[in-house]
Amino acid sequence: MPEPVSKELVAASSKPLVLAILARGESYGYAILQEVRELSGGRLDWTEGMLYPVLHRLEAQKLIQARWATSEGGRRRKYYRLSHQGSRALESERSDWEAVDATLKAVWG
Amino acid sequence: MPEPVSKELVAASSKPLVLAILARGESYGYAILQEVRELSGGRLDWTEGMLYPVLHRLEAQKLIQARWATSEGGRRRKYYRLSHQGSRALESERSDWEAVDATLKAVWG
DNA sequence: ATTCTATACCTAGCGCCGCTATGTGTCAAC
DNA sequence: GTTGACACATAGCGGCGCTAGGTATAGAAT
Repeated sequence: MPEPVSKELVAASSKPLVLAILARGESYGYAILQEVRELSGGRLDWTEGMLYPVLHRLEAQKLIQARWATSEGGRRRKYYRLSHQGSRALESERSDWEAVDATLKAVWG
Repeated sequence: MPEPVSKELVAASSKPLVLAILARGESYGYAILQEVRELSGGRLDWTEGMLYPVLHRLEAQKLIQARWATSEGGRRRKYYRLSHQGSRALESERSDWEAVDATLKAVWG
């Protein structure tokens, strides 16, 4: 069942999904990949090559902030958390998504 | 209120929306632009420079078929209709959209 | 007559962004 | 000591919306 979702949909959902996940609390790249896979029931299976640039971009836009930390296991991880701007951006993204979703559902009947 | 929706969302929704509109019956470019604007309550305001390439692409993918006709007013219009493949593609797009929508709503709580 | 508006189609060039492929390094298990 | 999971990163490619422009007709307004 893991039929991949179209590239455009991945592009459209990556920003709101990452922001929404970080709104639930700090996380890091590798964990976000797993969270997305679990939350979607395997329907969304992002690649690392797609996610890391997204995180860097969101950081450059000041929507998220990063800090390096080392886990008990001794692994280096880059933890991200939502900024104030990020919270506002999340609401905006959500509003946009719902507008498009409502339109699609209106046509689907 | 016509705050524009992000470029990525436009990209993600253009294919399913056009297919869904044509599933309701034949239409043409200029009319589709208006239908999208009305169906979205003005939230979606596509440009011609975005829609026509979409139509050409969908036609190249054999998801829609075109025919030229002249209206009573004497205007040349290119009418598009959904192909069998287009119907299938629409269902696939819809399934994808709903998978992402469900994921987003799961995170939004 | 002429100008304006709405209608109706089209495309070139730009920039953004996911994807593929690849690279680096650590830790735990076998 | 090799494999697999973990964890981060980037270069090059292709796809696609956007901007900005172009062409053309019909009807209304001036």
